[in-house]
Amino acid sequence: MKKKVLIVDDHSLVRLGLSALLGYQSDMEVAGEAEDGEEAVHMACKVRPDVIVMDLMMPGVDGVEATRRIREKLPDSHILILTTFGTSADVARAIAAGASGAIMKDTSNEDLLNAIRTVAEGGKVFSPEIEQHVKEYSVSPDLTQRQMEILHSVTRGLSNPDIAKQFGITVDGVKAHLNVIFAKLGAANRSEAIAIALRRHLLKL
Amino acid sequence: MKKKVLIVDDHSLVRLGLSALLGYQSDMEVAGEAEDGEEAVHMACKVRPDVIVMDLMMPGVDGVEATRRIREKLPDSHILILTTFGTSADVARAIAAGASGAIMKDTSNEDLLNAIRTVAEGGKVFSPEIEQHVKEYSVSPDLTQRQMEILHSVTRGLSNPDIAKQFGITVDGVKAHLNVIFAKLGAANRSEAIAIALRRHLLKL
DNA sequence: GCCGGAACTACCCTGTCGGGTAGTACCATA
DNA sequence: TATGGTACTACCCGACAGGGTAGTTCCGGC
Repeated sequence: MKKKVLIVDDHSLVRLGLSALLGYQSDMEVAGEAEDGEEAVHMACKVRPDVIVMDLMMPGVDGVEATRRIREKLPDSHILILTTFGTSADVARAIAAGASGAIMKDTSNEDLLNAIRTVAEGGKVFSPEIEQHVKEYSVSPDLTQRQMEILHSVTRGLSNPDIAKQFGITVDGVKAHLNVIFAKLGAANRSEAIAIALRRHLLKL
Repeated sequence: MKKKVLIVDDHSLVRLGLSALLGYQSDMEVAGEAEDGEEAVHMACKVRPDVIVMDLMMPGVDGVEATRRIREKLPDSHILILTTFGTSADVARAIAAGASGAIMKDTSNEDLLNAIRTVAEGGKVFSPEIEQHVKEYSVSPDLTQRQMEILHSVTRGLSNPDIAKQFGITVDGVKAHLNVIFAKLGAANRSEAIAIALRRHLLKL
């Protein structure tokens, strides 16, 4: 019996490529396609695929949220994340949300097929760079909501007095938060904090 | 006579998707595929395609440089840029390098085919968001090489004394550069300069 | 030969940043 | 009830950032 694969990607070209690739295989078939997270959840419940190949960056409900929702409704589902950026915090979040594997979009077709097969059988697959990044991420930041708000303002280029006004606290309050943020990020100053935050994709540009 | 299309993308899935899509068309055919800029230049010279569909983000020689080289060797070639990010400075640079059009990867297959046809016949095509961005970009930055070097160090979180040591100049020299950079970017301080530089994709993370 | 831009150097001055220390209030967990 | 984390406030201090002004060198264009 052929493995049923659900394809989730907002790029029609990638969906087409995956369909074509899977069409040549005797052991699997495309059970459906979705172009965003919401559609992905509906399709997953409807067709009950053996594997869901999921893109991360999508408009509306993204891959992380879709992974969370699908795993909630179908705890036995196997989700393989397909991403452009191995260093995105979203990859680690998708894995935390229950994805069984994550590989880069520039992986060869052969490796991609092997990854799908492995995940379909309940295994786990990760690209080397993703594995490396997830390790780093798992021992990293974990900022509180308030700290994220402050960090966000810092990345917008605001000064401490600006931020103090924005949140209705004193400059010393802002500085107290920043000291914690710098320590958690391992940054020496606000510029480095911005650099680290953006490189680790802790917040969006 | 069918239009010859050269596909340049480092993602095998996208190449496969494009091949499949073009395979259904009676008025065009895939003349070749390349997975990086260098291969693209060779292939372009060899097969003399009517259109080159080019990705921007590729390892090694990227789409901008490939576009420049191909236009240099084959001034009559038509290049259509296919990009994930419409806001990348690379898009504007590729157009400046001689690309005839630029569309987003999440464009529908139909629009993509129409874009290829238009470009093949010597026309120009731009996604609305790309057109918008290119306008903004064209009235923007234009930093000198030295200013880019300084800006790069700033985005790494270095202080002025650090940067001065790095380039073997005085702190006042660094500050003089920064004043020009801030003015060109419209930034009030280094944090905002980092934010603007990264949001406009003036340099890589 | 003059002019403008780029790449600096130097000095002054004010505001901001970041570190250190210390203390308060609140909340959850043990 | 104690302990620890989070969210602040307050004050001091030295370093750094950023603005203004001014001057030098070099280079390419008119």
